[in-house]
Amino acid sequence: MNIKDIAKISGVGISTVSRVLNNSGVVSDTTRARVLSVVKQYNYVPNSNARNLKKLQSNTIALMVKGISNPFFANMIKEVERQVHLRGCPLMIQQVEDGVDEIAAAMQLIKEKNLYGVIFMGGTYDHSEEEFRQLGIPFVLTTITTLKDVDPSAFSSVSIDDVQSAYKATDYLISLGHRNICFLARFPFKENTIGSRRLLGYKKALEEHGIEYDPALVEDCEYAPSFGFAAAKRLLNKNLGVTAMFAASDAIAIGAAKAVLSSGLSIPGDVSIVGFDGIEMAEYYHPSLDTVSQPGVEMAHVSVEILFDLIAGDTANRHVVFESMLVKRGSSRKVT
Amino acid sequence: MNIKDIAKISGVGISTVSRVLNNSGVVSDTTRARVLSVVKQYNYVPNSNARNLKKLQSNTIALMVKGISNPFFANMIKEVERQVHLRGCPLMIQQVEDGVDEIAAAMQLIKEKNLYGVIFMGGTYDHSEEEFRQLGIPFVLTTITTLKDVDPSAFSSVSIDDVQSAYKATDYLISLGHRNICFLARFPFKENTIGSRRLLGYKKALEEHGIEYDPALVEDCEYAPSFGFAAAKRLLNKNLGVTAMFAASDAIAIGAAKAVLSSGLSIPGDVSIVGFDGIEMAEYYHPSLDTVSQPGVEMAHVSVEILFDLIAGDTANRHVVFESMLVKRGSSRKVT
DNA sequence: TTGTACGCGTTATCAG
DNA sequence: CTGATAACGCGTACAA
Repeated sequence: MNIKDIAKISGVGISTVSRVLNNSGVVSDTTRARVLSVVKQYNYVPNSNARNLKKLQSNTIALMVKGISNPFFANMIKEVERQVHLRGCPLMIQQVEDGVDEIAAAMQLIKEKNLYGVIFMGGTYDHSEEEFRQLGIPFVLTTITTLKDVDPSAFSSVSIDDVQSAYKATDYLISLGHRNICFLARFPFKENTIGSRRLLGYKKALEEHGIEYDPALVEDCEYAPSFGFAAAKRLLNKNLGVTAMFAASDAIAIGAAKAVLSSGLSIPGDVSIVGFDGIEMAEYYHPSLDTVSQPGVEMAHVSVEILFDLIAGDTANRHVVFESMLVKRGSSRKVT
Repeated sequence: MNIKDIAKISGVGISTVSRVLNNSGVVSDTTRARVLSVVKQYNYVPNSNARNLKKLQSNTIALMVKGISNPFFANMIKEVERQVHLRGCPLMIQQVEDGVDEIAAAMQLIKEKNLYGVIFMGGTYDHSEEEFRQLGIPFVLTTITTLKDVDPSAFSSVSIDDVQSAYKATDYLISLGHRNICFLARFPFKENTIGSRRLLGYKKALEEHGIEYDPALVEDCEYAPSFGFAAAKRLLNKNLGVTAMFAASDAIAIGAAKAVLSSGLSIPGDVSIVGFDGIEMAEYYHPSLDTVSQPGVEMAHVSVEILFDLIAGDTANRHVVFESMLVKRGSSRKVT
């Protein structure tokens, strides 16, 4: 079934069918109705390959997700999809393996599919301005704040202030009297990662309160409970007198909490814990875990808005920084 | 940049470039090298729209996920992607909203993009044989066992035995002396859902042990902690003397556990809990939650295998039923 | 071994 | 208001 068949059956020309389907040009109401009924009857769907080939431009939006199993992204992905569909565009979700260059992957996809726009969710900070320029189509970075050596006018972003947010959590723990606070994150010592930016905030808080920074208190740890568990175990075994843990994700925090609890220690009695992200599972943990919560759904929503503004020809790149929120649920308490 | 440009620059004909790119036909080594170097140099990527249009068939596989935020699916999605890419095909992940007909959505996609094959992950059981036949391309149902009124030879599936698995969990709780066991699931009373199949197993176990089935012990509940929490709260407030809870997903179990613990009751002291799926978060919950674990990654792997067998012309549909495993971590204990 | 020419299903331009 | 027709970029007979 192609447009030619529909045209023949409807007794009209090909272009008329095309006009009806795309609401372009003018078609008499009777012809339109006739064509539409045939389309309905034969369940005809235009071939998007042919369409995109001709238009040299598809209306497909791609979402490049670095770590699709990250629970924090789950609701964000849903919202992106909702918003993109609301604007009548198909969405392509593309999982990007850890270690794979998301820009290169996007580049490939753009050329292959003539994409309309791209949203990057998660990922790292180390790409050159040139790489972004080569993308050649509108894009938005979600979750990423600043890029080293890249002119802010060259890209749009939606994020929270990672440094400030980590500062907030650490400062809170310090205000409760904690001194030996450990920090768990992915690649904390590697430049241009979310982990390193949060480490910056952690350090800043320590410094402001005159607490010496001790690298032994920082553990590298993937964003999953099992890794948080292992990292926290390692830390506890060092006997550094840790009384508080700050994890760069709730998933890590949950693993760390398990390590603490299964060691016979109590939360927050012996160890206070603060996570990051604000996923549901942390709230329903027992005890409920404190966290620095990011407004994920709104961030997703605004990302799509910006993307479509850019597509509509809005040349000004925008940077929206959301406020994170320290949510206290009782997994931290004053040192006695 | 198109194939013509590459041909001109390389000083060869279009078809030679095509032959090099597709490894079809025979090309002299020197010409091949020259063309490839030009391709590399200009970073040329063939336009997949034109390619698929011409071939009347793309090599794209679609994964229709019903509820992409379901944590149990996270690793499965990753594995599907890995396996599909391993076979040199691009994967399109398509989130299907709750309430949206996944077959209709797939149908649309198939016509639009000339898909190669489809994997359905999650979703319900109520589609007619005719609908499946209309898809017209190879597909595999993952997570779904049987379909009402559909000839098994009309589709392939990869799943566990939901009835048997639920039976196993309930039987375990009964063997520990529990009599008032409640059951939490999505749409337990609606036919053709996973929830209803697991309810069947639950009932079967009760019956075999001569325990009367009480509908008041069954709560409808979405697959997320917040709903599990609310459902468990409702149940506890009924004062039915519940000593054990069986949840149709770990996410529900986590919410239910929180409800129990925050009511001042203990697990497993006062209430035993068994979940379903085997997600990481349940293992790192405190206490670690017992569960009926599904081998998600293997299921994903086999799904892709079957799909490609079908694509390769293997006409026989297959049904692989994996064994679920009752994982005891200490959240259940003998009634005293 | 290589190049030429046609057609895949659409949209857009133009003449009617 | 409508219908022919020329591209879009690629794969593939078929001719050289």
